[in-house]
Amino acid sequence: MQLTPTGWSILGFLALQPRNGYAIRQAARRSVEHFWGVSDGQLYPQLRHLHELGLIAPAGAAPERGASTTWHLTTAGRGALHEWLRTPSAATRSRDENLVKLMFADDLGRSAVLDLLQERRAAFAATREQVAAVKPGAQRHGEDEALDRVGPRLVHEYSLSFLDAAIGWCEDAMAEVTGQEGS
Amino acid sequence: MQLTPTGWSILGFLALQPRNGYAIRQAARRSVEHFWGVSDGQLYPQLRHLHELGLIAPAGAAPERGASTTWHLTTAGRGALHEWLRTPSAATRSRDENLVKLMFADDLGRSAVLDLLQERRAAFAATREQVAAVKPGAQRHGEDEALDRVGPRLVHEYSLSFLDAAIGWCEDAMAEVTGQEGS
DNA sequence: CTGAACATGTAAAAGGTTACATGATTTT
DNA sequence: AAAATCATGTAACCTTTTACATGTTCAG
Repeated sequence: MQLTPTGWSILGFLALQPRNGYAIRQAARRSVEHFWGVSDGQLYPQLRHLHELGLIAPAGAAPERGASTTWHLTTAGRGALHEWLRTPSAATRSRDENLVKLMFADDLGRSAVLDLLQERRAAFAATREQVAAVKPGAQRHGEDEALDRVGPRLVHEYSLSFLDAAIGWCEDAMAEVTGQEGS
Repeated sequence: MQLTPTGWSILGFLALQPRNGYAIRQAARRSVEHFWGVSDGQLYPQLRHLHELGLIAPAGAAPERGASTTWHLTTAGRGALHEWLRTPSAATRSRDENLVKLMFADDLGRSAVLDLLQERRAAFAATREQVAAVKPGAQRHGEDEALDRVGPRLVHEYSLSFLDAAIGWCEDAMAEVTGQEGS
C-alpha cells in the first residue's frame, strides 16, 4: 500500500477519531502544521482517493455532494496505517528562506545580518506563542481515548523545544554579531 | 525580479565565488542541504534561466554543450541578490515524516513509540556528525573573502544547535515514555 | 437578514524529485 | 586502460500550492 505522506497523515487523523474534511484541516492546523502542512487543494481529492482504496468510509450511506461527510477508518485502513507506522521514515527536510539569506547577507554589512536575525527571532517567537496556546490531544471534550495518547503530547513538546532552541540561537547569534565590531 | 528561492540560493553561491554547476551542488551539500536542498534536475535549467535574465554570465565567451562552464554574477545579478536579501522571508517549513508517525503511534503500544524515537535519535545523531565534520566557509584554500564571512558560520552553528536540541528532546522523550509504564 | 464560520470541491500552474543519458577528465 | 569522479543535461512524474467557485448553517 503506497500513499503520499499527506495521505497517511489524513488517515492518521481519522484514526484518532472520525470527522469530516474540515475538521481534519483544523486538527492539522493545531498540531502538525509546522512539520507537515496539509493544503486545501489536496484534502478532498485525497479523501476520495482513500475511499476508493477502501481505507476509509463515509458515515452515512453515500457521500452527497456539498453535504458534510464524516469519514472513519475501515479495518483495512487501520491495518495499512499500522503497517506504515513501522516503515522507515524519509529524512527530515526543511525549507528555510531566512537561513539561506543569512548565508549570503555579509555583503550588505552587519546591520543586514542583524535584521535577518531579528526577523527570524520575531517569527519564531510568534509561532511559539501560537503553539503554546494549543493543548495537545484535546480535540474532543470529556474523557476520550485521545486524551491519554502520548503521541500528540510528545509532538507538541517537540515543537516547543525546537522553537526555544531556535529563539535561543537567534539571541546568541545577535549577541555575537553585535559584540565583534570588526570588519 | 522574481525567482524561486532555489534560484536565489544558486545566485547566492555564485555571489560567494564563481564556479560551475557541479561545484554549486557540492557547496549546497556542504552547507544548505538540510534547510534548502538543491536537486540535480533543477540546477542546470536554473543556471540557463539566470543567464537569460542577465543575472549571471559564463566565464568564457559562449557556454559549450558538455563542457565545464564557470559562472559568475553580473552587476545586475548582485543587485538583484541584494534586493532579495532585504525582502521578508516565507515562514520556515519542515516535512518530517517521523514526527507524523509519532503522532499516531500510540495504537501500536509504547514499544512502537520508543522505536520511532530511537529511529529519530539515530538519524539526527548521524546528521550531526556529518555536519560537525564540515568547516563552514572553507570553500577555497588560502586566504579568501569567504573566510571572514559570518553568514556561513552562523548557519553552521544553527544546524548544530538545532540538531543538539532535537537529540536532547529524543532522549527526554524516551526517558519519559520508558518511565511511566502505565497504559 | 446579514455576516461569519462551516463545508466541499475544481483547475491550472508551479515546483521539485527521480531516473536516465552522456561524455570529459583525472587517478590508479 | 579501467575506474572513479567530474560535469552537464533531459524528461517524466509526482506533489503541492494557489486561486477560484459554491453552497450551508448558525449567531447576532
